[in-house]
Amino acid sequence: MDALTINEAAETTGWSPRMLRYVERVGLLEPTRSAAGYRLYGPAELQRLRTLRELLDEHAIGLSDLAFALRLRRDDELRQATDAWLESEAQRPDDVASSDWLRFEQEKHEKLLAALARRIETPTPETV
Amino acid sequence: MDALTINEAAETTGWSPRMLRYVERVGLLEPTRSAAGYRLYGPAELQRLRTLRELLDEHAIGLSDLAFALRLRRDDELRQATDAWLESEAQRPDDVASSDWLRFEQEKHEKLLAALARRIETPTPETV
DNA sequence: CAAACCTTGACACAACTCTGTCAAGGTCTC
DNA sequence: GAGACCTTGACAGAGTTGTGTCAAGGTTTG
Repeated sequence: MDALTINEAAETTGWSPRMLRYVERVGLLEPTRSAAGYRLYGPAELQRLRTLRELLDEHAIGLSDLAFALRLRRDDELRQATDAWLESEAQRPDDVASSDWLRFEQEKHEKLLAALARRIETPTPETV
Repeated sequence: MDALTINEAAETTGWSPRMLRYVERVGLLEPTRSAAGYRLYGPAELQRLRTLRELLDEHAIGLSDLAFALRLRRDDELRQATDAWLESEAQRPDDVASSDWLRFEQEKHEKLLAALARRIETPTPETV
């Protein structure tokens, strides 16, 4: 059977074992378990993990954001409530361009990019 | 004209002035401004602010969660990417009931409820 | 023009997110 | 049965969110 254990999965996806457990904890990806309780990552899981990293990096979002998106699609009432609230906004979109929250978002991106840069500078020890 | 300044708005909505500025900063509600730059909250804004508090309290979510939901509906590419990722999950829903992320969510709720309780115990100074 | 507002910016602090690391104890394989 | 894995749980530390508070300086209005 072609399923990897946590360290192997970490190896091929770029996540650390620690983070794989964390990703599971926040409910984003739950690997199957062996009889003895070992986590087993199949090809589909591995692919999803790689995609996950891209998704987070490219849009500068966090696991908790995605966890919330997941919650939105599982909890109907929550989704309706948030949708209703967001829809009630009557902001002229012209305003948005020059407004404050844009600066806020920009700063956030800059910080995340900086963090990313740091991650790249420090060249992962790899399998030395 | 029936628009309140920030302190008045704070008074009738239960938010602090500080938080009204913060809510604005994260992009959730942007009041109009007077010629001199004073924030002006109209009836619609006031109502949205009250609804906002309910929404957050009842579902134990944060402003940042809502900010993300807003981002999802403004950024098409982001929404498609997250939707795609979330849809690719093939988890039997039966598993969910006993799984780990549920405990995680529960703890989060408990903590938020505890915080809420504290907020109630400490009876708002009000206009003493 | 003084009192009572408002604005932005900064410091501060608790709680949460994201990561790493280490400990105590099962599992697997030779 | 020893070495290399795995599991959960805990401590730890940097960065973000959510709040309060205070300072320096405009605005409004009696």
